[in-house]
This record gives sequence, structure tokens and C-alpha cells, in this order.
Amino acid sequence: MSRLAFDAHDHHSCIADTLDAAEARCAKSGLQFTPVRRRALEILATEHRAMGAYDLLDHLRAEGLGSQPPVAYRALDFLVKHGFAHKIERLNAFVACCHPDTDHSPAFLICRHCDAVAEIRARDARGLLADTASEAGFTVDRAVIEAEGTCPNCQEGTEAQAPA
Amino acid sequence: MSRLAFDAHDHHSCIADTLDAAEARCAKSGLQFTPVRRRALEILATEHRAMGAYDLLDHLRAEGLGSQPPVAYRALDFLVKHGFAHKIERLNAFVACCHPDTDHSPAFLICRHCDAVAEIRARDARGLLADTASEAGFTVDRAVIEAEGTCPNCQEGTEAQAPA
DNA sequence: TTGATAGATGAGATAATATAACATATCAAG
DNA sequence: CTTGATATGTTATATTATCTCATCTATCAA
Repeated sequence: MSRLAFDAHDHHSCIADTLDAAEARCAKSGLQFTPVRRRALEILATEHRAMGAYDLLDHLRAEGLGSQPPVAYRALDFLVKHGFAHKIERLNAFVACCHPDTDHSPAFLICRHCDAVAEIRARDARGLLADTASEAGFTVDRAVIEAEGTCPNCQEGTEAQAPA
Repeated sequence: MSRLAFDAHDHHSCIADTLDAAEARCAKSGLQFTPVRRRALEILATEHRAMGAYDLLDHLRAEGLGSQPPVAYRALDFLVKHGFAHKIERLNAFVACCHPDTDHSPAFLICRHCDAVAEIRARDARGLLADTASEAGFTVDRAVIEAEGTCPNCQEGTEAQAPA
């Protein structure tokens, strides 16, 4: 559950876990985990990267689950609103949440070389930010924390690789 | 220089300082501070809020400084690249940098009520983030840190104001 | 002064991302 | 079963951003 997306892991069960957790929480909270929403989350989890809404739409369309942008955006809105997925503002793209059942304040590591996106916990950084903000009399509701750089896989002996 | 945009301040001199600093640094670094670029920065500094590229373009167009989107995007690219302005990813919008002559790692406070955007220093939060990232073997080049919430001006006795 | 080169601008087209609006369908509760 | 809320289908459009190619300008070396 605290795995980074960069690490090798049993992706099959990772997808299953994500879906199961979402299903369970929807049942518990009376949310409708409809076919489009379920499939959208499954696609995000399977791809395991940040996907644009139109990328997702392409997948959905190929399966007859809707063909117009609102279909994708509605599904994404639902997933994001309930914490099953996150929007990466820097990329205008979306990722499945890795640990949807825990209360968390996510931050993201975006690799410039391979485009992988890993979700990490950023409670401390978030706390510091909130402290700094409150000194200025500002109350933080939500924070976007996204770091761009080089992931461990792209660092191993690939120093030659041009940093974009 | 360390003023928050939320605070009352001498905005006239704040604009002048911003432009002077940019002018000086361009001269020093051999950058061309052309009329469009200068005026774009001046508009951003004057408006003192996050502006969309097309908002900026409207201003430029009204002054005969260009009428097509690339004009605005090119000017913004220049300003952002050299640290005279910043992009607010959350808003797909741009703000003039408040202290362009100091080496800084900015974070932003975005008020949901009045849309004001303040730039703050986030060295500590950034450091923590970099630490957390490096534990995962990730090297951070750049970080987007943007907090949304309520600014001091919108908090004073305006609790009734619906939080969007 | 000229020519070469890199950077900047002008202009038109189009790509990529996101939402509005409205009709229809489905679900859950009374 | 009907009512109200939620979800979906569909068309159109808004918003944000980039591509391309021609032209112009600044700089500098010969």
C-alpha cells in the first residue's frame, strides 16, 4: 500500500486492490459505482500513469462505454471527488489513487524522462505550508504539491539521458 | 519585497520595482526586453492577479501589440522562463513575480473567494518534499506548490461568504 | 558595408483540454 | 407506481495551447 509506482510490484493485485477498495467504499457510502466509473478507474489503474481525459475517453469509446468528452469528465469528476483518483495539475492528467482507503494528503513525483507518476505522502510538507500560510492569515483548504524530476529507474546509469 | 499580495501596499512603486528589476536583469544577461514582453509584464504586475493568456492577449490587442495567441504565449514563456512571472498550474494562469531579483522557490496562496494570488517562499516545504522524494530515489528539479483557501481579507467577519 | 546567423514577431490554422445545455434514462424511497 | 435525485447520451461550444511558415530585427564577424 505504501509502494511507490516506481517500484516493481504485483500490478495485477494492485489493480484488484484499488477496485475492491473503491467498490467497498462506494457500497459503504451509498455511492453508485457504475460501469463507466468502475471501468474508468480500472483503466487508470491498469495504465498506471497519468492519462489525459481524452486518452481515457479513447479507451472507453473502444469498449462502447461512451463516446463524448462529458462521459470521461464525469467519470473523472466522480473519481477525483471521492478520492479514487487524482488530477495532476501540471499535466492536466489523471492517475488512480494508490491507497484510496486511507485518509491522505497526496503529493506527486513526476518523472520527466519516462512520464511515470508516483504518489507519496506529504503530510509534513503540507503542514509546513499550512503553517507558513497561517502566518499570513491564510487558511489552506487544499494544496497541490507536484515535483518534477528524475525517477530512480531513469537515474541508474542514464546520466547521459538529456534532462529535456 | 517580502510583502504579500494580500497586504495593502504601494502598488504603483511595486509595479515600477518589478519592471526595473526585470529591465536590469535583462540588460545584465543580454536578454531582449522587447516592448511586448515589457508591456506583458507590466499588465500582469498592474492587474496583480492570476491572468489567463487570453486575458493578457485582450489587453495587448487593445494596444496594438499583437492579436494572435502566440504573441501572448511567447511573451509569457519568456517571462516565466526567466523568472519574471510564474504560471499557476491550478488556474492555467499567470502572475508577475513579486521579487524577481532574488533566487527563490515560490509557492502560491490562492484565495477561492476573491481570486487573489499571493506568492510566498516555501524553502522549508520544498526541502521536506525533496527529502521525501530522495528517500524514494527521486531527484526533484522543480516543484509546483499551490495552496487554495481563504485569504485574510476574505476571512474578516465574512464567514457567511459561501466557500464556492 | 555586407552577409550570416540567431532570436523575435506576424499571421493563419489547428490541436488539446474542458464545460454548457438539454433530453432521456435509471435508481431508491415513500 | 410515482416522485425526486442521480446518472447518462448527445450536440455544441468554450477555453487553453501549439504548430507552421514567412518576415523582420539585432548582432557580430569578415
